[in-house]
Amino acid sequence: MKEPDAIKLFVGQIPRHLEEKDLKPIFEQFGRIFELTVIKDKYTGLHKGCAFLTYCARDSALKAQSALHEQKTLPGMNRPIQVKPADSESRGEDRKLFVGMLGKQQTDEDVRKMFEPFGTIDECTVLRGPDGTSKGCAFVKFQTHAEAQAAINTLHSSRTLPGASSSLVVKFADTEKERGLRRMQQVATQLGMFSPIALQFGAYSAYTQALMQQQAALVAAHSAYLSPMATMAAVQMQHMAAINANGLIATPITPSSGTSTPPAIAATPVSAIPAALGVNGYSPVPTQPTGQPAPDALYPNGVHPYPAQSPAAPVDPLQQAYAGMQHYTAAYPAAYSLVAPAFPQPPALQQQQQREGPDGCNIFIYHLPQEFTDSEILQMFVPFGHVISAKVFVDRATNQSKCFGFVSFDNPASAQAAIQAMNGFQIGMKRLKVQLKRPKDANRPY
DNA sequence: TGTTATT
Repeated sequence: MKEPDAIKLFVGQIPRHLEEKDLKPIFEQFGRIFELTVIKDKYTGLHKGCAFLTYCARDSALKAQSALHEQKTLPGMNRPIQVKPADSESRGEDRKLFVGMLGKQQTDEDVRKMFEPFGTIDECTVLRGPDGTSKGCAFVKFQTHAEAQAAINTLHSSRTLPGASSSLVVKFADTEKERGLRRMQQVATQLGMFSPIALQFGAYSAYTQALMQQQAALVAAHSAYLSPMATMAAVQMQHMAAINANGLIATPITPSSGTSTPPAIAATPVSAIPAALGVNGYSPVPTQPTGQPAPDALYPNGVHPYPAQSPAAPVDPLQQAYAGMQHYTAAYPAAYSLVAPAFPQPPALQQQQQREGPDGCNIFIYHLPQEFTDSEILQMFVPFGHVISAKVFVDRATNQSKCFGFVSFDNPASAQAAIQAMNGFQIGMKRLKVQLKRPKDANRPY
């Protein structure tokens, strides 16, 4: 009946006594009319002096627009008739592009040059933060949808700009509706929940907010009782026990002697352990970063007799790791049964934006097992203090961990404790490198 | 060594 690319027109400056039947003859000369509706007040039903008009053919609309818009004045009106695409039709959304993965230094002009070959540009703006720094993305509005589409076809993914982490993104900009959804999803993410609940309530209301907060609280409370130490216990256990073929930690620790003997470990399903630790290649025998066997090699089960806290200068990192963990293993032996009681730290956020803490509170962790995710490093470091943020870097293309990450605490002492305890901590063939995060402007120390 | 951003 009507062409898929038909245009809905807004017609303005119509005398209020003219109804559809009166208007039809005026517009029919440009083509067959699909729909013509005089706009009336929603409540009073009063004629508002304008109408929506859709022709069956797109071409008819274009003809009517060029012949009538601002060209004639209907009897009794003192301004010329308006005939143009309705706001609802386009408002520019279907010809406006979102451009991502720009370099931070690209200006409006740079972007404009890149898009000019595809058509006439109505506007072109690089998005900038309050301080004027580029957000690495821009909006480009063409005069037509076709021009915009052509730019997408040619430019999207076509190149990687200097300073960008991935190839150029060129797509139609979000509509207003999509922006609303996006906002809601962001709120939901911050509250650590999945989006469907938020989406069920189309409107963003106080009620929705309250509900989401309540849900978030439930999730947090639940997680506090849900074996938060499984991963950490597993990390420790790989220092202490071999994993046998049937998938159970079958080797109980026999206290050799001394003060730093961990509690015995009950048989524990390997499924509770991160995949990294359930495979071969994770030696329970620590080695020095130099590659020399550590003194611990004398104690193949990983338990060594000397005191956990030694004032002597060169201390085996593993021993320090033990020392760092001792405080909670002692307090929470039940961690080994993977049914830990409520955790002493404030409940960690389930999800968060990557966030830096204050100076001296952010640590960088390298040589993470490939399989470690945010939640594994969170659990690894939560014994040392309140973790604001725990983030493993993931390659966006492959979704693979880059084997490094960040943990932010809310105070420098926790960060120092974590570094002391975990730097050099051996997992499998690798030892963690744990340092304060390098400030942005610092030169590479190595 | 905090990554993809939506006027």
